Amino acid sequence: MGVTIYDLAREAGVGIGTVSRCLNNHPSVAPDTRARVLAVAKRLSYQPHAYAQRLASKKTNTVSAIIPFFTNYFFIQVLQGVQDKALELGFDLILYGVNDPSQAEYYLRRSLMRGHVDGVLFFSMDLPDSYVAKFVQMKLPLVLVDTYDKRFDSFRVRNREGAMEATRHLISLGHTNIAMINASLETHPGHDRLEGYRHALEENNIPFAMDNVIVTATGKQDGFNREAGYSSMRELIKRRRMGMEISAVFIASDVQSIGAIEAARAEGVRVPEDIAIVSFDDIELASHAQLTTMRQPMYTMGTMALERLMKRMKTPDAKPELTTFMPELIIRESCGAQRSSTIAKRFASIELDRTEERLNT
Amino acid sequence: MGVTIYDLAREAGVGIGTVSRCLNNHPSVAPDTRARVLAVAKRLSYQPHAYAQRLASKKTNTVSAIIPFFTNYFFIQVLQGVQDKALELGFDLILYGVNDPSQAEYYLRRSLMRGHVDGVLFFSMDLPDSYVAKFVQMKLPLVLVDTYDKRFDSFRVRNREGAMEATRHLISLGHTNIAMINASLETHPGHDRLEGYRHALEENNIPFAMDNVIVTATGKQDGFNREAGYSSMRELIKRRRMGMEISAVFIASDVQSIGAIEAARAEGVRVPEDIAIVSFDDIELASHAQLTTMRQPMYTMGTMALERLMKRMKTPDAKPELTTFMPELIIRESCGAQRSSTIAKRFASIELDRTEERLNT
DNA sequence: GAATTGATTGGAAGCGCTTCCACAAGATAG
DNA sequence: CTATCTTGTGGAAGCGCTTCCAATCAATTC
Repeated sequence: MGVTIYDLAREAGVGIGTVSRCLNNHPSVAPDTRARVLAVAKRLSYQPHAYAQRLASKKTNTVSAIIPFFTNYFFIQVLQGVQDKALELGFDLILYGVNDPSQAEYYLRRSLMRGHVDGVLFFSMDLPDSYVAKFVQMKLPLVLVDTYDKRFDSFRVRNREGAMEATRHLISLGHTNIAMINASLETHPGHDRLEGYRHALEENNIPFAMDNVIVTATGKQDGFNREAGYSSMRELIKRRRMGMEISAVFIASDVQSIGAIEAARAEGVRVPEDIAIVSFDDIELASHAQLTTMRQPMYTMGTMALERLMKRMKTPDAKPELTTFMPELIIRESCGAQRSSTIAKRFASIELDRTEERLNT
Repeated sequence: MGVTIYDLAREAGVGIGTVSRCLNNHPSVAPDTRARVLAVAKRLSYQPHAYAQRLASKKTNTVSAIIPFFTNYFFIQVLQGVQDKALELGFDLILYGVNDPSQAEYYLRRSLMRGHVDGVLFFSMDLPDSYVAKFVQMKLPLVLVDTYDKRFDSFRVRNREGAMEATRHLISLGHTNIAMINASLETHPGHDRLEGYRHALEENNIPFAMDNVIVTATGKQDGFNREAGYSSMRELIKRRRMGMEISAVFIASDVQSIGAIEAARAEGVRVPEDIAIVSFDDIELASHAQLTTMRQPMYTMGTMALERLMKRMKTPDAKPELTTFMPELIIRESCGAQRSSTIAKRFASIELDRTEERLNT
C-alpha cells in the first residue's frame, strides 16, 4: 500500500541507505543526489512510517501526560502550556485523563511499555511507590508537576506560603474572624493551604480553630469543585447566623469560590461587605467573578515541565531538581480592598481599554 | 536493555511463536505451556515493545484529535467524552491543539504519516480541500465534529434551528426588539446562528436588520470569547442609550454572554429586567451565571464521534453518515422567564438538594 | 605512477514483534 | 496396523526504517 524507501531507492536509482540519509539531512550525500531523491519522494508523495522509524531509531518523539480531571480549569491551563511546548519541539502528546485513582496506575503501566513514550509528565497525584522503582529501572524520564517525590524532577507551587499571604492580606484589611473553606486534606494543596492559613493566624496572635474550617472532601476532584464551595458557604452562613463571628473567608480554590459566591448570593449575604473572600489559583474566571486570589503560573508550569523532561532525556543521570513557584496575590473586589468606587471604576476602564485595543488590531 | 520474546522463549524452553501466542491469547496453545510462559513473563517483568507490535501488526491503537482552542469550555467537554471513550476502548489519544489555522495543516500532515494513527477526529474547522483527497487516498478514517463535509462522517449541532428556538423563546416572552451578539460569520456556528435568529424574527413578522446585530470576529477563538462579549454588549448599550429600542439579546455563545453580563453590570444595566439574554452552548458555567441557553450535548458528541471512528475503521467503505443534534432550551434567569421569586427559590433549593445529596454519599 | 585520502554510496544487519507454514506426535477411524 | 485428522509447536519471513561497515572512485600527495 504505502510507498517505502525501497520504492524511492529503485525510482531514484540509489540505495536505501542513501535515501534514508537524504530524508534525514545526513551531511554526507552529494547535493544533486539529495535533490534527485527528494524530488522522487515528493513525486510519489512519500510518507515515512512512524513506527518503523521509531522502532529502528529507538526514539518515539512522544510524551504522555497523566492528568487528573483535566476539565478542571487549573489543569487545562497547565495542559495548554504543555501542548504549546510540545508543538514547538515537534513532540506528540498523549493525553491520559484520570477520573479515578485506579486509572492512574493503568496509565503509568501503559506509559512504561518499552518504546511507547520518551517521557512522562505526572500531575498532582501521589506517585505510587511501586512505580517509582519501575521508572528508575526502565530509565524512563518522569517529571512531576504539582506533586513531589525526591527521586524525580518536581515542580511545585508554594501552597503554604501562598495561603499565608492570602490570609495575611485579609488580616491586613482588619479582619480577625477569618474562616477557611477547604477541600480534601488528603491532597497536598488542601493540606498545605490549611497549614499556611493556620500559620498566618497564629503569627498574628489570632487563635486557630478547626471550627472555623469547613472541609468538603467529597464529590469530584476531591472537593475542589463548585458544588462543594456552594454547600460549604451555606454551612458557613448557617454557623454565622447561629452566632459565630465571621467577616472573611479564605477559600482553597477559585472554583470553590465561584460556588461560594453563588451560595452567598442565594442567601442574601453580600461579598465583600458581609463576608470578604480571598481564594487560590487565578483561573480565567477569577477576573469575571472579581475574585481576589493567589495566582499560580499555570501555563508556565506546563511549558517548564516539558522543557525539564527534555533536559532529563538528554542527561538522565543528573540529580533531580525541585522547582517551586511563589503564587502572587491578585487584588480584585471580593476581598473588599477596592471598595472605593473610584478605584473600581478605574479598574473597569482599564479592562475595557484592553478589550478595545484587541478589537482594533 | 529490555526483555524480549526471545528471552522469554529461551527461559520457558519454547519457541517465539508460542510465546507470542501465549501473550495474545491465541487459542491453539496447550494450557500448561501458556501458564509456564506467562509465569516467566511475569518473573522477568516483560513489557511488550509498543512500536514493534504496531509495526508488525499494522494497528496502532491510537487516534488523534485535532481541536481548535481546546481551552474553550465547549471543546473541553467534548474532549472529555472522547478521552473517556478512548480509555474504555484501550486506545491512546494524541491531543493536537490548534491555536492558529496553519497548525491544523501541520497536524493533519502529521496524522497522515503512515502507521501513525488509526484514525483522526477533526473538530470545528473547515477541512482543507487538499487534505480530503489525501485522507481518501491513504484510506485513513476521519470523523468530523461540529463541521461538515459530505465525503466523511460528520456530527453537527443544528445551529440554525437552535438559534430559532432561542429567538422564539424571547419572542414568546413578549420581546419584539431583539438584538443579536455574534462572533465571526465566517464560522459555521456564527453563520448558522445568525440565520436562525433572522428566520425566527421574520416568521413572526419582526423586521430583521443588521443594525441589530453586533459582530465581533477578532481576538482569540474567532470572537467566541469573553472580551468580545464584553465589548459587544457595551456597544449595544451605547446604541440603546442613543435611542435604539432593545429589550432582549440573543448571544451566540455562553462565553460571550459571560462577558456581556460583566459589561451590563459595569454599565448599570440589569439582566434580565433591562435586557433579557438567551445564549448558546450550556457550558458548565452557564448555570453559575444563570444563563438561559441552548444546550449542546457536548460530552455525548465526543463519545459518539470516537465510536463512529471505530466503526469506520471496521467498515471503511460504508457511506459517510451525518448525525445532527438538536440543542435543548434550558431556562434559567437571564431571560426573565423566571422572574417570580417563588420559582427562583424553588430552583435554588433543588440545586441545593442535589449538592447535599452528593455530600451524603 | 603508486599510495593515500576523502567524499559518496550500497546494502546487510537489526530493532521486537506477528503470522504463516511446516512439521511432530497423538488420537481416531477404517 | 495403516491412513487421516487434530492439536501444539518452532521458527523463518517480513513490517519499514536507521546505521554501520565495506567498497568505490576521484582527487591529492610524494
